[in-house]
Amino acid sequence: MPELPEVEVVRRELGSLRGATVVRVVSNDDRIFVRQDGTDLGTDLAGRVIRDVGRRGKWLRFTLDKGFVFSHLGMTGDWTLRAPGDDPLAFERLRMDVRRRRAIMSARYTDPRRFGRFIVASEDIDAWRALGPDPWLDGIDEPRLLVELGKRKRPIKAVLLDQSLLAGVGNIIAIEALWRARIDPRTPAAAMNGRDVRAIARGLRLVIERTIRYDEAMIEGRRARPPFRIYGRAGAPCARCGDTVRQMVIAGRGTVFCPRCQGRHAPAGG
DNA sequence: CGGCATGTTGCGCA
DNA sequence: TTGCGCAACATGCC
Repeated sequence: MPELPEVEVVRRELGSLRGATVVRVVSNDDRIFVRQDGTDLGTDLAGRVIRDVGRRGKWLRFTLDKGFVFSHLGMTGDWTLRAPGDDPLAFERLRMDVRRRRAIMSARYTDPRRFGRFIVASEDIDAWRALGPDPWLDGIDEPRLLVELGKRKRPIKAVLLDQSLLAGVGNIIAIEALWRARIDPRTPAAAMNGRDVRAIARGLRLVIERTIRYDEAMIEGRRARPPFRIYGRAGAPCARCGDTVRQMVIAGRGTVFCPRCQGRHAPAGG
């Protein structure tokens, strides 16, 4: 389930790989592992030391003693730590076995839909370099966001999904943040004013923070309040005003919103 | 069976 | 040239 919060939680789990040495990486799936410039899982990764596991937006980056590995989870990707001898998980597409002192671990990449990618590279890849600021790591520069939104005529919902604007915002986060900000998702981005940008930034921060907290609570078996207030509730009453939540397609993605309380800047007749 | 899904990219068109 | 909408990717689930 990967938007910024889920990828961040995965990154924290994989943090236990820091300092470990790669023993072997095996994949039976040439769609997940993209060969670039003749890279090879065996010769390029065996023996490498994992210095760090980082993230920007929805991308994970393993920093090795020599080179990098980039992992994108697509729509249904996930990493799970197991023991090397454990059976393959359902939909397991790739495994990376590592050793740290006496401890051995096996990181399993699962991905039913196989939209994810595992890329070995000697330097940062273009997709990583093209990412805009990460709202969780870098914070949100509201004056900059206001300027950038002013350049774009597309619906605000579509613009928020642009990874070069804010890295890591996905469909659910955009929906939830706009509901919090009480802004109609169809509104042209350029119509946003300083107050709108402040509300959007606050909504994004809140949704991201709560979703990370929720996902971690689930992993640890703790109870937590679900972070989503409107996503998945089309046809049901809005949690804030009680009006019926609507669903429509914006920028090719299903978009839910409340036509009554997300009325700011709503298009005429919409 | 039809429709929908937390993402990205490439193509055709204006 | 640029921006935009949309199909495609591959598979599961309701």
